[in-house]
Amino acid sequence: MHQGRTGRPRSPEADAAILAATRQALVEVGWSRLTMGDVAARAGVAKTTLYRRWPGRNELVVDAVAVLFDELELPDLGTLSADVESVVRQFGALLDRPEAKTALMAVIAEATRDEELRRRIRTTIVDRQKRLVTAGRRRAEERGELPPPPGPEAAARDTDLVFDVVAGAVVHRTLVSAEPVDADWAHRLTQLILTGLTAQRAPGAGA
Amino acid sequence: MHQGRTGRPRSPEADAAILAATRQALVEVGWSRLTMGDVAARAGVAKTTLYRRWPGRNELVVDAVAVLFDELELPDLGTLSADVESVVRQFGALLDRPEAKTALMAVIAEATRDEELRRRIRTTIVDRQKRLVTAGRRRAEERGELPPPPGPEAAARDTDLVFDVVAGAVVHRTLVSAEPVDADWAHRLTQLILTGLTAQRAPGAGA
DNA sequence: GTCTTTCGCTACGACTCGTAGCGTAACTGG
DNA sequence: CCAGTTACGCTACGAGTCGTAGCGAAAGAC
Repeated sequence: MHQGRTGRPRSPEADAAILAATRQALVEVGWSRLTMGDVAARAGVAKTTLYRRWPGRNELVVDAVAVLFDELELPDLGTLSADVESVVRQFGALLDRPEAKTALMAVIAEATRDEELRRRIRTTIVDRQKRLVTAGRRRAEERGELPPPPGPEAAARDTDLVFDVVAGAVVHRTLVSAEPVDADWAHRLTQLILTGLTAQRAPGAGA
Repeated sequence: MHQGRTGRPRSPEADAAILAATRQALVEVGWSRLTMGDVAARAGVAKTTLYRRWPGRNELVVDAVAVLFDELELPDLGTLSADVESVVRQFGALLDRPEAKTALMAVIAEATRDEELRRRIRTTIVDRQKRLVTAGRRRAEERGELPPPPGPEAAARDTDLVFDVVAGAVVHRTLVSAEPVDADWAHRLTQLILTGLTAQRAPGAGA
């Protein structure tokens, strides 16, 4: 269907060039002024080639941005606190890139009225990155920092909750508050998530 | 400047009609297909009237959505936990409305490339709602649930952090994970924020 | 009444959209 | 080597939206 085994094959270089051109265009002109014709010209391909591969710019932008998120990693730093802080900083640095912040919010906005686009975002971005939370939790349990989850479904709900809190806070900080995710903020967010608001001012947690 | 004291005054009813028409259009056609001509037709005014009052649809949509956020309240429910949970649920219900979720994300996306629009969002929406966090914190301190902040600047940073976490988590849950902010989730988020991840599984917090 | 500003309306060039049609290029199977 | 099939670049098209300009009429201020 998408790739019958006869005829001229689609150029993989064109794919890469189009996605790169999309990211470049997002940086320079932003979302609302990004046009398919502009992307095609930057990529050195015909406009019709874009429409043969993507239904519209929403889907194109999702694919163009998705690869950025695969750069996130979870190195084992020895403690849950350090692991969380590392991911927070990485995610903050990622969202600091203009092509990521602009595109991500715009696409999410469109997805509120487009079920299929929402699924595309979930499968290509969100679900792929939940691996960070599950891996961090597993390590923390092995170290004895966290009790084992009472059941599989409760564990899944916890994963979703933590993911929403971490990703949501970083996104909100970066895009709405428009302030940087620096080392200090990452540290304070981590402490809040681990020990909570009531214990956050405990002495000995010196800044 | 904005209102010289001579000449025909601007019609306040037109203002209200335009903002209402904008919200209605957001619900029916969404952000990307919202046009100024469409809004003007719905409001029963001329297209030129819109351009006399707003520079473009970004600014128009910000103003149209801002009033929705003023509905948020912080009733004194006796405990910090109950207060937080109440705000989480209210904010979740607000973001469940299609005109709010679509418009908010789209405008934030545009704001990543528009400094003035970013300021408009901050002054008309974000800063206005930080009152909820500061009021909740003050009450909690009066009850003895939280220690007083070590200093004014630390208090401001804490307010910003909590606001980013709460608002970000609700937004992410609603728009990215696309799952409802129900009573159970609101309760679990509140517990996470207050007591932290390490204490969240403590016995006796029975669901 | 006179002055000033807003209003509704129409019209305009410029731009983008998504599609269709054409000839050519690339690769497959007989 | 030669059809068959698909992708490609290019051009052109009607449709829709943009933001602005110009006009006469309406609504208050003085």
